Amino acid sequence: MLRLRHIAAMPELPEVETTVRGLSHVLKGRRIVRIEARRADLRRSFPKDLGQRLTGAKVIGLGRRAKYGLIQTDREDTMIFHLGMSGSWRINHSNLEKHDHLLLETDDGNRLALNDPRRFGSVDLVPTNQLSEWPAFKVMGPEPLDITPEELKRRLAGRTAPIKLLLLDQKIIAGLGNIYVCEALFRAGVHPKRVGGSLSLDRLRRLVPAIHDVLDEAISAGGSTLKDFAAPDGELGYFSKSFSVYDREGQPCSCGGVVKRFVQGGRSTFYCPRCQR
DNA sequence: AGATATTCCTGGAGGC
DNA sequence: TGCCTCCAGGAATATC
Repeated sequence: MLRLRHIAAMPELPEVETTVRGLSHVLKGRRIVRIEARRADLRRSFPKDLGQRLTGAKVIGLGRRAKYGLIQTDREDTMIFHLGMSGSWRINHSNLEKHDHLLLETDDGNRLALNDPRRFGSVDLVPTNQLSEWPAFKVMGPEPLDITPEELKRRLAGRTAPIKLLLLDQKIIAGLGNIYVCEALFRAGVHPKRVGGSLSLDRLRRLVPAIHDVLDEAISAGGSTLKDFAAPDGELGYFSKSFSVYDREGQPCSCGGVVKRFVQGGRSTFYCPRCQR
């Protein structure tokens, strides 16, 4: 069955990285003069005292851990945001939109809105010196851009689940989502159903660079959209990127074969049966 | 402990 | 055209 769908780029690691770089231009070194939560929660409640803990604080640095963005202040706290599957930061919006849930204003007059129609995102405040103890971070595996084939081999050892699902497990490797797992497996020629613990070091020496490459290329594509970061109604983190297999069911692979789709762990896997073994 | 299923949420697409 | 159902996704939680 051929399915034609509108492709909306999901905020995965490259989109979060692009967002953080864009936010850095308007937030770093600036003081937050106003913050307004326009509802009480996204996936979970906003911190109750968000306003009093952030109003007047100066942003001293921005960062990323896996798919979480980090906004570090000169006070005790770092704000941690997750974009879920539909979140974005809008800059200097001319009008408030229905799903602008959190508003920030800086001392130099830039206005930011966290927009998230499906509300799968989150916002938390955590003391900076306790970030590594924050529950999600505490159990997280290494960054995909840092991991070595040897370390991935250790982390997959003994695991019988398919490699596709293990690469989505943030405890093993933290920051990959469905799109880039499909793309990396394709690029490395690895079949998504392969038992994770059975992958040889040689195969992981192809897979890890493939992971690095698909992420680096997407980050570069995103970076090229950041030229005018403070333009009115700028929306950070979304850019067009073409994929080799993701969302291409029934379409030709570059090898001449046809891209297939099946469901693993309740979500779509796209792959080329000729290229991936 | 590991594997698997379910839940959250909205908007867009397709069926009738 | 309009109503209905399905589907996309990450992470927390539940169940075996």
